Amino acid sequence: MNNNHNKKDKILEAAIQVFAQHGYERGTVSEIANAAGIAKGSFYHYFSSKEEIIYDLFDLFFEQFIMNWEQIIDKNISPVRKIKLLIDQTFEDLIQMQKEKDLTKMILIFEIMFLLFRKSLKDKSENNIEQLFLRYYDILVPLFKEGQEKGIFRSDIDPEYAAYLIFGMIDGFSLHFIIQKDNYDIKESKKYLIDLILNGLVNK
Amino acid sequence: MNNNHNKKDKILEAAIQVFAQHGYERGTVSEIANAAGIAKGSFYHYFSSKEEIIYDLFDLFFEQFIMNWEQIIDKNISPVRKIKLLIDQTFEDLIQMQKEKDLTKMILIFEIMFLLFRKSLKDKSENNIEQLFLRYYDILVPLFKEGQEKGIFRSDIDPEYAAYLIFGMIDGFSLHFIIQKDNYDIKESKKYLIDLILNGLVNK
Amino acid sequence: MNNNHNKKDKILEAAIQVFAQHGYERGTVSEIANAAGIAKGSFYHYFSSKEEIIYDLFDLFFEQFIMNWEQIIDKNISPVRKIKLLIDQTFEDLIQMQKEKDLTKMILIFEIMFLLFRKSLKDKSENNIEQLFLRYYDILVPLFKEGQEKGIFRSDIDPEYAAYLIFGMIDGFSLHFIIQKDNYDIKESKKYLIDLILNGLVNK
Amino acid sequence: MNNNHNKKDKILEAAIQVFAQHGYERGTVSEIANAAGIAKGSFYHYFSSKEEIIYDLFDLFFEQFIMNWEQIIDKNISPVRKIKLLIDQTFEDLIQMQKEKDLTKMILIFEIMFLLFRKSLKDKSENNIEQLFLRYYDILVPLFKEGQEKGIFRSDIDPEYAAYLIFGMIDGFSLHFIIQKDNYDIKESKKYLIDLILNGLVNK
DNA sequence: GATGAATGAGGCTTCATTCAT
DNA sequence: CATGAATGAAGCCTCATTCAT
Repeated sequence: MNNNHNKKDKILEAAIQVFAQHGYERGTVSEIANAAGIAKGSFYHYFSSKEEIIYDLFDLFFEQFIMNWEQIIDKNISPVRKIKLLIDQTFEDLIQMQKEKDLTKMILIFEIMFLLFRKSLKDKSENNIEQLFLRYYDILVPLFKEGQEKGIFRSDIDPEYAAYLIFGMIDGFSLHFIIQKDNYDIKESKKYLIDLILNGLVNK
Repeated sequence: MNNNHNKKDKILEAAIQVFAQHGYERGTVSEIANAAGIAKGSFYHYFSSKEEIIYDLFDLFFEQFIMNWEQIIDKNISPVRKIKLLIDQTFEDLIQMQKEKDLTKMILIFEIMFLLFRKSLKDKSENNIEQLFLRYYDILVPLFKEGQEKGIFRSDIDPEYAAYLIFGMIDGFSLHFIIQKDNYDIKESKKYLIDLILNGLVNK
Repeated sequence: MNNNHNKKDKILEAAIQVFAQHGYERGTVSEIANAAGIAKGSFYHYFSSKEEIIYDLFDLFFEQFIMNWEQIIDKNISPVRKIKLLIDQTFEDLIQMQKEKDLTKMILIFEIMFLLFRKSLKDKSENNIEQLFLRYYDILVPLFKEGQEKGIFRSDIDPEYAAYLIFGMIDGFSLHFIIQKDNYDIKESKKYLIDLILNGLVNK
Repeated sequence: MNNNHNKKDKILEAAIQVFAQHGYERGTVSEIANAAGIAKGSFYHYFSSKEEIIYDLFDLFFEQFIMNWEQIIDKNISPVRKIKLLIDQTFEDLIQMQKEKDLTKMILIFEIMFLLFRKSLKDKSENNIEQLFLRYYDILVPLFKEGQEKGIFRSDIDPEYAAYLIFGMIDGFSLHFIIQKDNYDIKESKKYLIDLILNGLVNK
């Protein structure tokens, strides 16, 4: 049973390698099985189809990310400090992925996101992305409200929109960070991102 | 030749429809030819391969976007006003795409971006995405410098990083806007994005 | 051993269900094992291969049918009465199968027949079908001869051919009966079949 | 276009050979393509799937058979003579198939019949077999009625049942004839079948 | 005996691309 | 230029069978 779990993880690991390198469509079950050290047919003992694997990958990736955020939010620190930590954590995750492998893995994460999103549009099936985002908003909305109540954050911004924008800007910028990772310094990028989100461009 | 050009455009148009619906890998040359009203074989009179088409699509999409930004930058208005207009324009483009077709087309744009990016990593070939981003920075760096010189923008931010971050946040947020487009109001989203980028979250 | 036997019967029972529904080729060992409540691997403790099972099924089906006929033939009644009873019995068997399950089981019987017949042609191996038919003829030839000797049946028909034809018409008609079972009444069908075989179409 | 038709026929011809030898499930598209002298992929220019081919085969086989019957029925001859000719024709068809190839082809015909029948049961889709049988009844019912009106055939048999039984016995016996073809003489078989259907077993 | 994970051959199908007409 | 039949490599998946536990 434990072994069983290990094997499934091994396949997922292999799938990440393969999909990261070639993309989901171009990555083949054969190659995954090969990378996982199993026979092609054995793949189907653990996943009912090639497609199914992306759902597991989705969970694998994002569950970790969001858990990291959720842990931060429970801490007893100021809202501003929390935002700093959330962004810190985001960069930590990015850097972590960089170490393990190359950029392609990060791209895979976005590819999976689009894959699932397109699928949900087509089948009008459950939209995993939207569900995921909601969990992020559930973190950010209370955080922003708390900041407003304490007079730290501006009160002229709707908390729902604030959460939507903050998460959008952080997550969205991550994408550019990945693409540009060799051209800009990580620490500087992070420092400026925090600063901009908190204080904006304009001179006061 | 004019006819020739028209036909090529027709194929590109068809390719957008097809790829938007099924994604690049799943969209077939047959289907594109069909949608373009030509024979499958004729496709290869205009494009040497299926892959080639994505380069044309890349240009088709982004050339328009960046041209719109470049026009704004030449105007004789204040830097803050320019940033507002740039964001305005971005949302205008998003809305425009929404009208023409559905979200899938926007996703296609991101898909193409990743496709080319992964390709450049693999082949160590020319990175079209990086090239594109540079053009955006060429717009934003002078803009920010101008604002700093006039004392409008904060002087404690490196202009290169400012450009990188501003573009990252705007473009990155667009992605979230697309995914969430039914849940948030366009005008509000735009207003808050401008406000946040200029003034940040913190109460002054 | 008794237990052993029970398990084997259970598997055969399960195989009938599975093959009846999907046909022999499409029915899988997995599904059979599942339906029999055993593990896939256990199947091979009782049958050396998937193919072997059809020999057992063949016996299972036809042994019953022919035994029923053989019992009739030993009775001390007139040849005409015997023919009536044979046809009665045939319909009884058909009805019985109908009750147990649906038509698909009857089709399975024919499928097995063809499977074995084709196999015997290919391998020039023992032709189980021919062997089976011979047993039927062994019943019918003496029966018809007896009728001829008693002056009941026409003497201008070769007994070998008579047996061949009678069995062919009864068994062959069964097939049409199965296919048409919803469109014609069982009792009427049986009554007319007996009548036609005995008296023919022509007005005397 | 003519060429097109030839090619499709060639594939059908090849499919018959292959399916006759191995059965439908065991016969592969590869082998068919091979036998037809085309590439595997080309098969799918003419048939959208392996399954589709059996519908064409069904038509190919039975259309010929029933047309032969329909031609007989239009002749201006006595009902008894017509029945003789119908049975003659049936044997002619059987013999014809025997000549072209071996028995396996005839078995294929029955296999297709069962395939389609099982399919219709499963999907509750159109029952091609039932449709086909109706066409046979449309021939036999009027024929039998005509015989009754002329006082040739017995009037105590319902024409619907007569048609059902006559066709069932003729067609059903064919199956036994195929299986037994080496053990019994064709002419004798045919002669006795006609005689039995017309006059029955009983001595008058 | 019982299990079910593992295997790998092989099947059906797709599709980018070519080429003769 | 236009066509679409032809190709064949390659992909996903199935499944009978084996074997270590």
